Amino acid sequence: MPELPEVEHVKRQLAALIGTSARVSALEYFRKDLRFPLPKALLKSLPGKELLEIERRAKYLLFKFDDGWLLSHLGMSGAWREIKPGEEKILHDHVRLSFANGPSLIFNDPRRFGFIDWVAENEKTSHVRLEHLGPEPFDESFTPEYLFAKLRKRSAPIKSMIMDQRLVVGVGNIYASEALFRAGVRPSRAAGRVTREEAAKLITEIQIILKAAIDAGGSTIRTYKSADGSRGSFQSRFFVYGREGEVCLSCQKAKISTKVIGGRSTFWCSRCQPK
DNA sequence: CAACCGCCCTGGGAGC
DNA sequence: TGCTCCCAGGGCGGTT
Repeated sequence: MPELPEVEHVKRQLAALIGTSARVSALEYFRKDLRFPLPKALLKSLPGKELLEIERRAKYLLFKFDDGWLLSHLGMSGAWREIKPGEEKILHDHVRLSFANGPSLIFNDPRRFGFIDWVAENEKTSHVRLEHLGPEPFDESFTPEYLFAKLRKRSAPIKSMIMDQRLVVGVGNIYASEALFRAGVRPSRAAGRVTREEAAKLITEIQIILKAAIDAGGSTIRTYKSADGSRGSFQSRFFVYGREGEVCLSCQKAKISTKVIGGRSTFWCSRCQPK
């Protein structure tokens, strides 16, 4: 489900929902086996702490407290939503985070690929989930020189490379296909055969599409919903994702192709995206 | 190290 | 209407 735009959208909605100076009144687990075990100590240590801010790093939500961060990954099907007093829990509600002077939030995740962890104050860059992450796509360090150097001499498909969170974070399966389409590079091309100019174009297109998707509230393919239960709309603006067999919206000639690359469905136009 | 593959889990949709 | 099969936006861990 969620790539960077969806996580960023959820972050903004949660921040607006909770406001400032909210103090945790309770953290409850309804099951302890999400993808990774939930830190049991949090049940006692989190209540009483004041939420200072909600941040996003890569596809992680980070609830900032004065001595660390509650880290939340949505996996493929995870969602945070507000639960009103007296409202019944529903299937796959796994965690509840309540604020004394604010709302109660529920983490729901049918597939349980999501997880929650604690990042201590001094672990922001060394925590096991964060230490290998590459630059944010909007960071000034994500330059054509950086990308081109990383791609050089690599035989893996360019699509697999830009989805590798060590290279750049936040680009998942959907936006990888879309960004490569806009950049005019076929997803199957060996990374080392991407030119310097194409690398520069790819950065631009990754940034453009992620920004546009954030503004549209993300993309909803199947189940993704943001914190207020609404669905994203960016899926209506895909050029290639899920359009197998349809005439290309750009050249109006070739039909959109698909195949599995790196275990993920991949879409491209054979005319607009040279090998 | 790089590349690849299987796997975690559940639900929705397609096809019969 | 109901069954079975296939697929899904992420990331880890093992193997070659």
